[in-house]
Amino acid sequence: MVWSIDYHSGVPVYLQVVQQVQSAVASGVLREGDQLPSVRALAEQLRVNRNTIARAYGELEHAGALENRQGSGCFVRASATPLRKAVRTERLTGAVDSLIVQAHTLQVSDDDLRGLLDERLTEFDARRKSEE
Amino acid sequence: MVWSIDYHSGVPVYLQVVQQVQSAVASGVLREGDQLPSVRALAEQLRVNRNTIARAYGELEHAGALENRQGSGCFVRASATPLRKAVRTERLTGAVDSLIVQAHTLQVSDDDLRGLLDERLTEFDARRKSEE
DNA sequence: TTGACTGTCATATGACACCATGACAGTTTT
DNA sequence: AAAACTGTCATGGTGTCATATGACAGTCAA
Repeated sequence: MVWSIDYHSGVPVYLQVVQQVQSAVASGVLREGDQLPSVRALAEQLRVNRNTIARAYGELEHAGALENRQGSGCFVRASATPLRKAVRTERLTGAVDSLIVQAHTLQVSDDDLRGLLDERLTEFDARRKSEE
Repeated sequence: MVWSIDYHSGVPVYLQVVQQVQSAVASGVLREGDQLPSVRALAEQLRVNRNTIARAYGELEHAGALENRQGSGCFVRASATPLRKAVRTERLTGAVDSLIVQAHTLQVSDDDLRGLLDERLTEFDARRKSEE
């Protein structure tokens, strides 16, 4: 798995780690049972403090994506959202609306936005397949 | 225009104001030449400090969405992005990818995501039309 | 011109998020 | 048992966000 942190993006480092793990799970790079780099190892690799990584892993455990075992390591859990579909869709709606606003701000047309989503979905799908 | 600030969302107030202005412009509630509430008036209405609103308006002016004239007020500018289409699309791509990851994390299927985007785009379009 | 409105800037202060240092606790291997 | 690994917690520094306040500068109407 490839990690990359942008220290000047304004996005907290621990959040970038969280998002990259989620992204890796979404694209099939990480699968159920996989072990993540140890807190110290990843911290050293990214030149970041151990606690920053520990916090990221902690958030992911809280969200149900990871299982952290003291002494053993951190492992990807089987994803099983306890939320009803209506709730999940509602949460996505906010993100979709933000995207639409951003598209309009950048003066990208609705059709181009639809096309871009299709394109990226296909890209993700291809990556998932190639990981099998 | 309706304003609503969530003080417990963790999102900085000034950013919420920025996003709501962008959203209002995107949905046609605000149009070129429209005057926004004065810094002091909006600050009082939202029970927020003047500087917080001033910062939001300042960011929006820096982004090219507003023109702030000392003594007169703050006005919506004609949107004209100086960026090439390729650059704009590239910026959107990051947001689209985040959305895809979030959809996967929430276990929403690709088709449902496409449908949701269509639904929200239609909703925005209807709102734009009704503002004319 | 005067007064009331606009936006802007500088400063100080408090709360909180982020991140780093060091110590601690559990597990696995030797 | 000892060593080397794992994750975790308490503490303190630093920066951002928001507040409060005061002062200044430009615009417009009475």
